[in-house]
Amino acid sequence: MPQPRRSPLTRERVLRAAVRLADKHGLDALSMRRLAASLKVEAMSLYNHVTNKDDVLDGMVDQIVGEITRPTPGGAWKAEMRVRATSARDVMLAHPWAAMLVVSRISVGPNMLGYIDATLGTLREAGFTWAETDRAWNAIDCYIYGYTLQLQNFPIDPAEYASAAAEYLPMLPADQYPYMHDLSSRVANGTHDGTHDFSFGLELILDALERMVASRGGGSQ
Amino acid sequence: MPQPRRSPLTRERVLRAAVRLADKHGLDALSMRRLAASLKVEAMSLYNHVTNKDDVLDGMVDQIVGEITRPTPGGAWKAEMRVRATSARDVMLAHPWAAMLVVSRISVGPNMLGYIDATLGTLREAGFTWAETDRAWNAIDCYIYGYTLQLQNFPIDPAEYASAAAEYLPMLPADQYPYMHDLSSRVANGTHDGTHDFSFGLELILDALERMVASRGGGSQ
DNA sequence: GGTGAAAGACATACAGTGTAAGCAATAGCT
DNA sequence: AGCTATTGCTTACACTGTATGTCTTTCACC
Repeated sequence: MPQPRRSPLTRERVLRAAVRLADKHGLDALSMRRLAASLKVEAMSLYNHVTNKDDVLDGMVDQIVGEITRPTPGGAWKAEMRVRATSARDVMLAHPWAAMLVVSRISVGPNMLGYIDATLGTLREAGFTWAETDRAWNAIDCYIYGYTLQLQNFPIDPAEYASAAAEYLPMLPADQYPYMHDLSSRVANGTHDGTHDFSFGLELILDALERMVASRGGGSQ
Repeated sequence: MPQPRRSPLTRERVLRAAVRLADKHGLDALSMRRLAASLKVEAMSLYNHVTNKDDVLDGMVDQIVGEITRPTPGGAWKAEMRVRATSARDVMLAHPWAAMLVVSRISVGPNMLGYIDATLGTLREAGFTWAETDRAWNAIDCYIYGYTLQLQNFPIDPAEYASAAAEYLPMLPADQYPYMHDLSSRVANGTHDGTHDFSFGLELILDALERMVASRGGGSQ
């Protein structure tokens, strides 16, 4: 009598379930017991496939890093960087728990390593020295993670910036916080939309980097 | 008989103790019970002075934000921004738990509001439009937080980069991760120090912003 | 087909978490 | 002096990650 065997528990299945659970109910809701329950299993059974909860978190990070489109070394570096940065942001916005995990632990999964290698390679092949490549990579990543975290943790939906600004305006007296008061007024009355678009800072950095290689390329050497 | 009255519990004292405890033993060690114990009091007594643990965390953030030196509107904006960015980084490195908290919650304490107001004002008075001011502020902050978080969570001390790179090199085969392999080799043999200095990315952004105002200042208007 | 071994799922238990509810003692004010 | 509000303490609950030990199922080999 072939009872309906449910597919066996594997590390892959556990990690996918963890990502799904965190996507749906938030990282706080991801406990070993709940994760096990979502797989119709007891909590301790998970420990046959992952070493502990940190291992789960690491695996989750590497899994979603796999969703980021990698740049291709040798290509047009600026466009490549734009694509990979935007993709990284999109992926982390799609998995709101991800950015926090990425910055709060170091991940050395295969996806992460490949992602970093492609990024370094793209910059290096574009003519940056190794020191510049290392720092440029870091600067761009800092911006990506910083931007994503700030956007995600801002509790107001962009569609409600105007009404929220109007609501909070009384808490920002003009004599005490003149500039915030001014800015909030403009957001409230629609003069300024208050959005922080990703490309502003990204292009700032990319343009500055471009000038860096260009100045050397046009120089004596 | 005047028994040695210990100073009364106040919100201020609780928050200061929380900061001290987190500084010394890490944010994970900050439980309500331990926090209470450090004040020679029981856990539930704290709830007469703070509403819950989140309130404690918010208070801690605002307290250390008070340590950041604010820029002064009307001053030389680039230098002012450099000082405030560097100061913010220093403060957050001195309180390793702070960056994570700052980005994972929105804080509306008086110190935070004043800090933001000063930053916005400095940019605005420098000739940036409100839209530019808002986005420039955001871009710089993204970099500050991103940089601090990445630096803090990197598990290797800069003094040990070379030896660590040598150790991990076998895990980065040249055929699979050519660029990481190359970079790690250079760090291992001392050709490249592997440090990500804060000013690199910061000056990238500040220079780009400067070009933004300069181009308008030198234009028709 | 029978047998030994390994793997995986489970049950129990422990120390720790945030905090709700109720009680006791103190302090300040009239 | 007596009332009231504040503050601290005790107990309790639901929940966390995971160490430990046991039981069942599966698989390789003769």
